[in-house]
Amino acid sequence: MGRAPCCDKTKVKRGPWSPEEDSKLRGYIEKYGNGGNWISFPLKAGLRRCGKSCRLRWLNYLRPNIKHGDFSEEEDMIIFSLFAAIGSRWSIIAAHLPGRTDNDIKNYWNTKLRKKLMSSSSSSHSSSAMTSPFLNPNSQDVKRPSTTISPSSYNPYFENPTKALISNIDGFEADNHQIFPFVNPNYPQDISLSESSNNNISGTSGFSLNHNMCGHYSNHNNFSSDVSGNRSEIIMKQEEIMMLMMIDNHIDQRTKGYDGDFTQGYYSNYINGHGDLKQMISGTGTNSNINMGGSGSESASSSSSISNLAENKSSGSLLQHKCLPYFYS
DNA sequence: AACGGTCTCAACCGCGGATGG
DNA sequence: CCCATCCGCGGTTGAGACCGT
Repeated sequence: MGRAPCCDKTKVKRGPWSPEEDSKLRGYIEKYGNGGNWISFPLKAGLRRCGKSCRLRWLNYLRPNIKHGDFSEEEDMIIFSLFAAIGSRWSIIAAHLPGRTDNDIKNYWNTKLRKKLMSSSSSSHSSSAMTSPFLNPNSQDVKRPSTTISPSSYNPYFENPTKALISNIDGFEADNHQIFPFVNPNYPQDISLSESSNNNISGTSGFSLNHNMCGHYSNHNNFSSDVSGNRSEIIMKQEEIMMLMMIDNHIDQRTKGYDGDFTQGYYSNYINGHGDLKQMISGTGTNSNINMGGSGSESASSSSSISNLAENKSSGSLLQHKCLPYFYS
């Protein structure tokens, strides 16, 4: 048995709102508010509409200070970086873009930004069609943690908006100091703004990777060896990093517990010349160095496909800490 | 001008979580 | 605790706009 409908669909009007209905809705709310109850609102306001429809119309269209029209490049960048950090939590993203609604941002992402990112990422690889797991319709079962995250607790953008620019994606200009807020919001304690040079991997152009805040990364042999010397081989394009962060975030959702080894494995493969994101996603090719979590004797090499990794929810070694490295240039 | 394909975005749907009795 | 109700969210839909032929 399904859930009871919120109203009798046969007795309410549906579809686009007329100017008269808008005026009624706006007028009533400006005078009385919604009375704390949207379900009974239509009756009081004299509207033949479902309460949920009234709420949606108000929040997404009629509410004061709603911004309509094109998104600015700065807004694009904010959306990019927040999506990379927290995924499709549109309401949280919207909270950081004054005047924009979650619905607006969701539509904008689905129709414009996603394509922008895809074209940017695929152009950086020899493979023509880049596939990302977070675009997979089968990923609808992903459930988000319900915790409310204070934006300033995980995203340095809010301390200095100019730091959050994402460069080199479809012509975005790089600032001298950019901070990529690609961090796992569930683990703000892993974040540090330290610029300690000991554990930085410096690219000769573009960015450096600070993983100092994440012991898991710095303890890994492959990774450490690069930290101590062979730096030139780990340079990755920023859009590739961004894609990785998104994948990392996606797997984290799927497994509800994942310690960041996928990204690390990808780095290892990248260093070894096997780093092809498309292969990592499909599980083909030579990239076999994916550790399913844990450390020492608990480690077990496994299939490298993202889907396998994502579905491996039974691994006892999943999850000590989840963390994403911090990127800045 | 007519047509068909694609894109956009307002609106809908159903679910999970919060809340209160 | 349990249950009913409501809210808010994210995914999806479909009408109309737009565009290319």
